[in-house]
Amino acid sequence: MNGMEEKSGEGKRYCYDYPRPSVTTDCVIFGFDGTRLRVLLVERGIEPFKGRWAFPGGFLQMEESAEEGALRELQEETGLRDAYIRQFHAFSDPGRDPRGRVLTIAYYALVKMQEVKGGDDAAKAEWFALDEVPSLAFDHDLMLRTALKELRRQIHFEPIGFELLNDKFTIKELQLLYEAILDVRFDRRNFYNKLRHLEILTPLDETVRNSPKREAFLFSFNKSKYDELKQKGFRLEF
Amino acid sequence: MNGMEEKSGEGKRYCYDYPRPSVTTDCVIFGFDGTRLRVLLVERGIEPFKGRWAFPGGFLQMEESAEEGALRELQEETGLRDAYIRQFHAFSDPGRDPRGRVLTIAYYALVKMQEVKGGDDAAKAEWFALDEVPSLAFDHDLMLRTALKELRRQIHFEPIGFELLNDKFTIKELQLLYEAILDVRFDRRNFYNKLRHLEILTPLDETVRNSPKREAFLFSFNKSKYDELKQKGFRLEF
DNA sequence: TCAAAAGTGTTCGCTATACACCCATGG
DNA sequence: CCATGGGTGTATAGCGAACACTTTTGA
Repeated sequence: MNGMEEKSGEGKRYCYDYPRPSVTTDCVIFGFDGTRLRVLLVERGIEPFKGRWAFPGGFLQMEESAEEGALRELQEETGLRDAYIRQFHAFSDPGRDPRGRVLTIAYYALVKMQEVKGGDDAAKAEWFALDEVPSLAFDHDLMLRTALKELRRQIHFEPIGFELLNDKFTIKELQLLYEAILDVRFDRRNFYNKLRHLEILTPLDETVRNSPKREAFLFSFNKSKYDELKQKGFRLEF
Repeated sequence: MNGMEEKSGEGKRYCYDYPRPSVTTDCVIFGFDGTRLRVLLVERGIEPFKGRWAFPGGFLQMEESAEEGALRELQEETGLRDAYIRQFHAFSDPGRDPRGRVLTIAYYALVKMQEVKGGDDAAKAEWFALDEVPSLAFDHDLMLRTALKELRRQIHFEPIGFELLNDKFTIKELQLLYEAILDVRFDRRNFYNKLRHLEILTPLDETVRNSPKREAFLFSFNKSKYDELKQKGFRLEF
């Protein structure tokens, strides 16, 4: 190896023996509106792709890891400090950015939409339902497809869906969430029975009336119970 | 964004407005020796970590994608041109390389050990069984754990195990492979019945004698049949 | 009193598991 | 003829899919 970082004189420039790509972290932020899965997009204010929508992102700082960079981006955009994030792919095609060689380490985040405040960034940000996402800047269309594929994969192994719901939720809401993520339909009664008899949901003595009809019990996710079951080889399947 | 690549005078140096990390691709190459899963390691000839073992890897060229870089590394090391590879993680901790900021996009490869020839590289390379891998250079211990986790995850979704076997194999060999990867034991007869009645294996009119006792039928993986079943929602589970 | 949504229980069929049994071969 | 490994069939338990039924509430 070679090419230690080195400042050379003229105007704060960083010089190396071999060319290096720029590195950014982008963040596909997923939320759930009660019925549909949504992603947070920002409208680009500058060229290239000015006026087009893209996932929030920015350059990796030299003293931070990619994960720290993604968390920083997430916080700037949503105000959230401790959401679930997961690295899912590094995009490295030489032609993916018209300005030159830019490599992007992409994360997806799962957030509770209700907790998201407008970010620090002045940039216009908006939640888009999955089937309403316009054609995106750079290779972000591919990025979205890849993120979604990885989210669906991951949700077979870990109960990360709860990251998208409030702490208290009804089983119906949980069903709608899983249906939205996996794009399937479940039998309402089978889903209810299955989840109710699993021991990973703590029944609360509270109810809500989401519909104008009968009120529904609230539950919370029992993470410690889940971890305990997981230790014994249990796996939550859908 | 900013910092287009730019050559400035003095001795072929590449200068940018902001610092950039070096980027490498490393390749965790898995093989199967008939009983155990193995990884191909190379002994480092230079500092840092001189004399320690590490996964093969090298700098990303400016005109290639990370995947192309990983395939190039794989070919230099094994002579193989078209093995299965999959990107599984980008390692980006600022302190992971003592020489400076180095970011690594890591792939794992599944190869048929029999087809591997000594690589172009003069570097000493050797296959290590998983439980005999020594303490590795850089953060490659973590890299191995992560690769193995991703391999186990992926094998639940795709029948990639066949990449590690010869084109013709016995069901016993397939069982040993899955037992080695997932670190579980299956009932010999149930495994045989399950795979035999699935339609993804083509029975050949050939036998081999792996043990000194009875000879066993050979099978080949029927990928097109698998793809067809997959289309209908079928999933190979273990 | 009817429609809609929440909650409960039952039936049926498939499949994973356990395991008995037979076949082929070398010593 | 016995030990070892390959190949085949069967019984059982458990679970998921389908679905009947009850309860609660607003209109």
